[in-house]
Amino acid sequence: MNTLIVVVGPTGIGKSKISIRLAKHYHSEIISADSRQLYRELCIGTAVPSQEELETVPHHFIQTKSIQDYYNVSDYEVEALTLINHLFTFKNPLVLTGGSMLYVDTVCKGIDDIPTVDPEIREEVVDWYRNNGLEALRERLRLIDPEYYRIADLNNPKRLLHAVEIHQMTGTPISAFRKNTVKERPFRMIKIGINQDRKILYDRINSRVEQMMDAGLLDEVRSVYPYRNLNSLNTVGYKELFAYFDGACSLDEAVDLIKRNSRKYARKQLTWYRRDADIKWFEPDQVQKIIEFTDQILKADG
RNA sequence: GGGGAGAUACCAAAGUGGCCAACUGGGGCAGACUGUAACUCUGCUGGCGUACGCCUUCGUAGGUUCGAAUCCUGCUCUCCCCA
Repeated sequence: MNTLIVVVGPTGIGKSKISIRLAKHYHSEIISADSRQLYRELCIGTAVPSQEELETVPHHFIQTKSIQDYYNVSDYEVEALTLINHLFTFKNPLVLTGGSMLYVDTVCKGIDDIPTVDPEIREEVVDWYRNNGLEALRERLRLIDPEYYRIADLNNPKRLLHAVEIHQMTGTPISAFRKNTVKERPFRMIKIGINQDRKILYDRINSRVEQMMDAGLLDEVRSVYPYRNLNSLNTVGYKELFAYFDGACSLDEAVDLIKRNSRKYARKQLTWYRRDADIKWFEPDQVQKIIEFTDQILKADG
């Protein structure tokens, strides 16, 4: 039976190392589910695996796009599934790992088919929102899509904007596209969660930020500073240093902020994964146990 | 040594007699999440309790008052200016 081993956990916990161990053990390959390691211009700040690590095991979806490319979860779903199904023709199991919760989930459960919004439409709607405000945006949504209005997070402009954009572009309310069903996948999944004591995790995150700085993060961020408004650069590790380049804060303050925002991100990831009952949790140093666990399941089908 | 300012919850910072368990921001904790998701948004944050509520807080010890974080006095500490 084709099996996808899914490794999740908070940033800085050591998913990459464990995934590489697993992939080596099974002579397999790694599919990355990371919305920022996707960009070739970003490396240090997104903690892309080292050149050496990348050479040990084939990796996919690492630094294959440009920060200037438009890319979204749905694109990823299509590309990742195509690749996974292809790889399964000669390798099994495969390892999926990454910190982007929605990316992982989209491989595991799928995402509804909703059209991609044209940039012009997006700009038009965003402008309208800037001029009219949140209250007006809500009202506009209520009129065009009362069904979505009922369940929407009315304080969240981004979500409301998207719903309005979809209607503006297609003439169809977003609720008509939302099926919210879990797609069947032609392979089995084993979900492995990595976590450890919060205090230790925070220490690891903090020191990893220091290491990134030592590795030249400042120069990396400087090199993409001209593109700072791109969404792909609305990213922890970059936005804080942009603020430093702007003169809005000191370098020390920016680095502290990176640490703090990384910790917040880790917490958010844990919140997301906590509700997934299919995940079997381990500590970062339990690679042996993880392998025993996956071996046991894989051998069960003989 | 003289003069001035101040001590508020984890931090910063409002409050200057009752509407104060105490604004707000940060941090922390918890949660939501269907299209650029490392995004965006929400709740809680003195203790106990599901809750009406009860108990203990605003440097410290007293005092005034029906009532004090807020007024008065002593003490401790911090900061600034002049010597």
